Amino acid sequence: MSSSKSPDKAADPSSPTAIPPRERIVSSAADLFRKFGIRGIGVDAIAEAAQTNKMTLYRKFGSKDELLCATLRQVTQRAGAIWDELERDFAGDAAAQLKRWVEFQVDRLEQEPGGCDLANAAVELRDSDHPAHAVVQEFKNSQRNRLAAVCEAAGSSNPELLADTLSLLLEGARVSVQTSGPEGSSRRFRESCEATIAAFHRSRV
Amino acid sequence: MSSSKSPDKAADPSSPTAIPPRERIVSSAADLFRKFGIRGIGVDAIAEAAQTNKMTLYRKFGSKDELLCATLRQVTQRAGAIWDELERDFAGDAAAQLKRWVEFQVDRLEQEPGGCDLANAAVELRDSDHPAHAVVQEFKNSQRNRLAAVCEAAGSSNPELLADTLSLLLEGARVSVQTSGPEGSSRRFRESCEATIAAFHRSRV
DNA sequence: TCAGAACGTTACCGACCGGTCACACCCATG
DNA sequence: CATGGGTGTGACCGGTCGGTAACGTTCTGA
Repeated sequence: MSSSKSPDKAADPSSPTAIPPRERIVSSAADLFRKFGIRGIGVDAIAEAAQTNKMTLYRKFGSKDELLCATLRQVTQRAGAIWDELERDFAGDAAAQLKRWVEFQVDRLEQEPGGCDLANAAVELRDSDHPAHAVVQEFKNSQRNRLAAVCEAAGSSNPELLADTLSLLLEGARVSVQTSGPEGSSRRFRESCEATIAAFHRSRV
Repeated sequence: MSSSKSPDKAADPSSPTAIPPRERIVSSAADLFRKFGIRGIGVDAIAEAAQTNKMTLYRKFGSKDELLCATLRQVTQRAGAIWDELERDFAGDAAAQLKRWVEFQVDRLEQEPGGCDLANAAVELRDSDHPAHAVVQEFKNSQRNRLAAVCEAAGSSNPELLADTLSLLLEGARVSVQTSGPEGSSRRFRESCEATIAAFHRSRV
């Protein structure tokens, strides 16, 4: 995540030139897609929110679909950073990593009531040929495998099944947030995760 | 394009008491919303698929939103019928009901790769003020409570937590179907459910 | 027989969409 | 100064959308 090129320009945070247009567009697009849905927001509004215009947007990204993929890829990078953080803060202690993973996701549930941008995009774009679907599928797969690795390192019986279960719980919680609000969902997710982890820790299921 | 004027009026080989337009519209709308998304299909196409026209559609339903709510309500009725079936086929045997519930949902995962229409609608309509949201929330709540009743009758330790966990697993599986395909998702859901039910049956979690 | 409801057909409206074009602008480098 | 790339501006295109108006048709039932 190297962002600063240290230009000798004015570092005024309010100045639109502080951040290059491309990043502003991706950032604004992610924001508006999240708020209104992919089909619910137009490229004009995205460009305006990024303090630029439609022409520049189309010069950076050939189409709205391409812009969408770029925003999703950015989301995957941000979300994927958790594993590095886990390894950094709890190196070697996989059980602690698993516990922290749950808490991290609980925080996300409470702070991001819009659910998972990737999953939401997949739901909204029913056409499975859409290029965004590949981004989503690859991400979900990698997240599950990373989780399975942690589960295995934590000495769980049947780490694959535990990872599957926790993945489903998370996926379910992130959509429940959108149907039933974040209040109960995060609590239920946490309690379900703790019970599940305990069960897989105790028995030979 | 339009070779109309053909008097195919009474040439319908189906029953004389044909399905009334309203039901046809709701049925077609549910189908097309499922296939293309709510924002991905127009009322014209819905009317045509229902073998009627837009004017009739708007006379039966005042707006697209109203039509959407009607289709969602129909989905809730259909999906809610499972509880009657469960009680009919396994009266008194709550453990068997729970097992059958899992298998029923597994079948749905495999046969309906589009996920849950209600949840999908909630995801697509980010505006939580939309009338459809109320329909979705009420349905999800009732489903969870019904499941909790079965869990309690099955003698589970902590039936509330078990119901929450199974609900999250189902919700997660029905979105995973859309991100990773139905092959692995249904199997993972079943195995996770079985392990979870077993854990709640065996211990005092 | 005739009224009236239900349904079909066509055309239309205003709004918005994704995407393109031509052109002016700013600013760094030579 | 010249030049050329990155950027801003506004007009424009073809298409689709949700929704409505006006009128014609078919069926029913008293």
